[in-house]
Amino acid sequence: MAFGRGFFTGDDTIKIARELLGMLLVHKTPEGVTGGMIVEAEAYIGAIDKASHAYTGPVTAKDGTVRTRCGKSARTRAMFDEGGVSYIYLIYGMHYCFNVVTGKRGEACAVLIRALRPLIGLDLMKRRRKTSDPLMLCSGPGRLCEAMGITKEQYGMDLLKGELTVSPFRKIPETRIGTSARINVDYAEEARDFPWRFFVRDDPFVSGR
DNA sequence: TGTCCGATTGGT
DNA sequence: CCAATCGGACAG
Repeated sequence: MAFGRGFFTGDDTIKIARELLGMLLVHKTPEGVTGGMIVEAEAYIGAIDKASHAYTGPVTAKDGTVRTRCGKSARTRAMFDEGGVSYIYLIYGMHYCFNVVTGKRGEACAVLIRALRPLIGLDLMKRRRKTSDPLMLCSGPGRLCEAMGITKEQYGMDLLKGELTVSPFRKIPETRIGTSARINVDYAEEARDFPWRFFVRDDPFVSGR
């Protein structure tokens, strides 16, 4: 499939998460340009996934209450948009996490980008992260946001054009893609074991456990 | 209004 | 192992 809006609005977020491996994330700011190749990502499927911030429970609750799935708060609103925009949130009051929204409007699917191989603007990344170790720049969802200057300022942005973009770069063969349960979702009941984390096998920039 | 806690990280 | 630090979710 040609790369474009249709890539992000596809109905299989698991497949999109796998295909995001090898793609390039680039952020242009007044300070400079940074970018890296995605090497680790996790899928979140709002309607059925207790680990998702967009999970609202059954559409019809036990008491007969009918829920609308159009965004439950200002924080998660972007996840309910059409695929191809950013969903960014603050975690533990100090780190931002960057997601690619996927699927159709209202589906509330997203892919958390957990690690990049840093390729563009290494000096700027090192300054922002206050380290010169390449392995400490973009290996972890909070780290990559700090290295690339991604904050809530970039919330809801179109990733096909503009200052923050995702685009094809390298094709990662299926045989090089590893799979596991997602990190730090132990609270999510049955969803804790969903094998929705994907990473490039043997890549040193994948975040540690 | 008050309390609880997280899709994390860095330092003991 | 544990603290940092803040806003969303929910109880009352």
